[in-house]
Amino acid sequence: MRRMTARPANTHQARLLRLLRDGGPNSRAQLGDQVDLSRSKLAVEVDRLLETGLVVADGLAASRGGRRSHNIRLAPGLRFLGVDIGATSIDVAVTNAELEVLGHLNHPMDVREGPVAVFEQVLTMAAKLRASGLAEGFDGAGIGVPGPVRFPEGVPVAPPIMPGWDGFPVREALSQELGCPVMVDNDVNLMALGEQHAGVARSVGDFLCVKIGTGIGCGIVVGGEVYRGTTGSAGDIGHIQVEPDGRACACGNRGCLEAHFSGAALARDAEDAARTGRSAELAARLDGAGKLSAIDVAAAAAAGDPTALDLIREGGNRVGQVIAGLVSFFNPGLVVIGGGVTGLGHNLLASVRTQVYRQSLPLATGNLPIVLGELGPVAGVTGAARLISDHLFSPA
Amino acid sequence: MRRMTARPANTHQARLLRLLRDGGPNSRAQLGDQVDLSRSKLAVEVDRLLETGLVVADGLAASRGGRRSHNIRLAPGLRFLGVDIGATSIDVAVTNAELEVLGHLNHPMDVREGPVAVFEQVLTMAAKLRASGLAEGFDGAGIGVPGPVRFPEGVPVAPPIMPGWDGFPVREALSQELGCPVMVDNDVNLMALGEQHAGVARSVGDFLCVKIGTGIGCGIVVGGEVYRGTTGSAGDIGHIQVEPDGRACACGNRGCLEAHFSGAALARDAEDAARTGRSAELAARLDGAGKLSAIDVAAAAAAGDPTALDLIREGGNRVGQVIAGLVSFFNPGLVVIGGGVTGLGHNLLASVRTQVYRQSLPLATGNLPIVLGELGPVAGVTGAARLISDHLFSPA
DNA sequence: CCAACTTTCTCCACACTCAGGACAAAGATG
DNA sequence: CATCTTTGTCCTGAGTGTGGAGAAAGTTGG
Repeated sequence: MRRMTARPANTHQARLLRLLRDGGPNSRAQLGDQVDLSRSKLAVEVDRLLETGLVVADGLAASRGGRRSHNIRLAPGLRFLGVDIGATSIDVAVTNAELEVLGHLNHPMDVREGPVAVFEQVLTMAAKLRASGLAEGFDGAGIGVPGPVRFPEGVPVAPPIMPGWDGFPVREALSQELGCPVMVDNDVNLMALGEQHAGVARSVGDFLCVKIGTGIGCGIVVGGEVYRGTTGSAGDIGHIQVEPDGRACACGNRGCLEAHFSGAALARDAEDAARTGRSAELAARLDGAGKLSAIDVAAAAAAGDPTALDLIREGGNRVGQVIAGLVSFFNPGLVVIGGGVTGLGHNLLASVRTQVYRQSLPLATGNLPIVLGELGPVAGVTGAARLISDHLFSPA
Repeated sequence: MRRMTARPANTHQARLLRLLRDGGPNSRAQLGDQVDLSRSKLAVEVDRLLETGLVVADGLAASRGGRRSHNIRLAPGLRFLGVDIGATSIDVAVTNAELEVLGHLNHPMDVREGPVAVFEQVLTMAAKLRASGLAEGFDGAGIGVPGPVRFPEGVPVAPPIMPGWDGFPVREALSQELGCPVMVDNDVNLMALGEQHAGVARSVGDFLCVKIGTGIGCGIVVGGEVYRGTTGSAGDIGHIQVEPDGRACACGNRGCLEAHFSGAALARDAEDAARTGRSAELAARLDGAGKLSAIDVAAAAAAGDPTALDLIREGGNRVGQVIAGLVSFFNPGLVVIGGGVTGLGHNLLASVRTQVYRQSLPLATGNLPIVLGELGPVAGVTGAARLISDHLFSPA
């Protein structure tokens, strides 16, 4: 199949493509109602899009009391690849033009193995998805990496947890391998985009998306757009100091949020509690290598283990304290909490909420929902697909 | 004189008005180079603006090697009123259309005297400026109040330090009295706008403007636009907790930044040091009522008083700690520090910088200037004029 | 089965926008 | 004084977009 070559020629066309992406197939008449254009002008633009092959007319819709309308939809063969590289695993998914996930693979892998090894794995997974018949090729790909990115160039910069990636031309390299346009972003920003597109943050203009996985980061959305900061490191809240002379952090400082609570810190604390005999529940869950994960802590808490509950509560207080500050500063309309620790669920959420509602000003918290993300591992890959589709569905 | 009645009819006209405002008088040819429009189209739009009276052609400019150009400038009679209501004083200024301050008055007054009394004073000051011949009337006014504002309506909401103002229709009332359009915003946002227009933040897209006066607030500028948050309380950093069980704050919580450092807290600490005999320098500066101000502390520090220096240093550390967190989160291109405490100058700046550069990530601080505002009390009124002119210089 | 009404879509005439070139005006230069 | 440069105006032609007329295709009720 010939891949997507054309791009919208003007903002009207871009607008139409996004409407079709977000609202599904539609008739010319209904599109006309949404884009404040005359029927005639709209017909012209739709015809031009039909000529480019970006959209197709397939069949007639049911009548709504008059002549039946032609269904206009995005080309059904369009495929986007969404890649989410986490600290300890890789997610890859294929979507159609409406960004619905058609297939999704996950593979545990440490980013610290470096860009070359990770890329090989990503390409293998992409090939597997293609082989399964879900795609004959990709029209675009979005990829998230767990660290700051110089966005225009698509290159990671000074990533603390991913040595070896600094300056690696992710966009360039992946584009070469896949033969399609690629956009690169921070994994946290993509999670925010995903939740905005298909999750809890639909129709919210300004919100924060806190991702607690191996580390902690925060996606910032302002007026519906991801805010990336001057050097692309906005949202890097893992190294905010929460304890003047606290624990040593990998970044070289002491008392960073991430050192006190995160997937990694929680696992370490739980292992410690298990070995020192403070929790039989946790001890029973130690694996062969003497390791625990956030999931084990969640299970122990569900079984009523007070030590596990304490760990979660204390962690929630730490994050909540930081989020309370951010809420005062940013005054968001919504706070989403996601990442690996969502398994800790409402125990975590409860302590976060307590801190925020107690510490931040009533005006900022009065109507502020604090909720868990609803897309789980799909958020990142959906956000990645959204990133590239936003890029391709804008005037060239 | 007839006041400004017309508004730009389209974005081109709005663009031209702003160019003339920010770049001063200009020829048609030079304007054409700046707004990607053909000479003919530009001539048409300029002619239409001339017809409305918003701009005038006055005289010929010097030749640049060919035919001399006609100078196009904003109507010289346009006048904006900028009002900055602080916690303890009121600033009022008149500007021309280029936002140059033509006259500026200051009057000490406590906002807690309520909106009616404050308004009376503002109107008196405006009348005095008018009587001095600087303006025959006002084409628009901007006003800043020390608390959150529901921006579209121009109404203060739940202002902690200004009881009695909650819900008072500031925009409506002032517009009625002055007979011209009015826009209302938080005083901190206006300071940010002022520094962006004519101060240290020119040509910076994303920056923070921390105002330390009686309280502490922070103006947030994203992509050149002030970010106000979902309910208009964005930037309210005075009540971020900096000490788990710290001092009691007026807001009802404990350990708020504002309770530990701000103009008010610093004065209290200084008075305490003076009375308990810890600082002779400060004791010597006590006024009849046993009061001190930030200026006294600055003077004592300049005289080498170690207690005063300690107070400044400790305060700077507190604010620096919070700013460090905000820098990690927001990744600004510039941090401006202003407000009443700028008199503390480089002693304060030094401790803020130390905290930020030590605690925030290198990627965020690498190229980050932290500077004092350069406009002083003019920042707020300039920002106020800018606010209303931005409003009036946009398509109706 | 037919008349009346709806909804969808196409076609066409007209207005408006805007670019670019020709040209006039006004000055500099040698 | 001839030539060049810069500025500003006028005009034509291409393209953009609106709104109305009307054809196409359906529903509804008698």
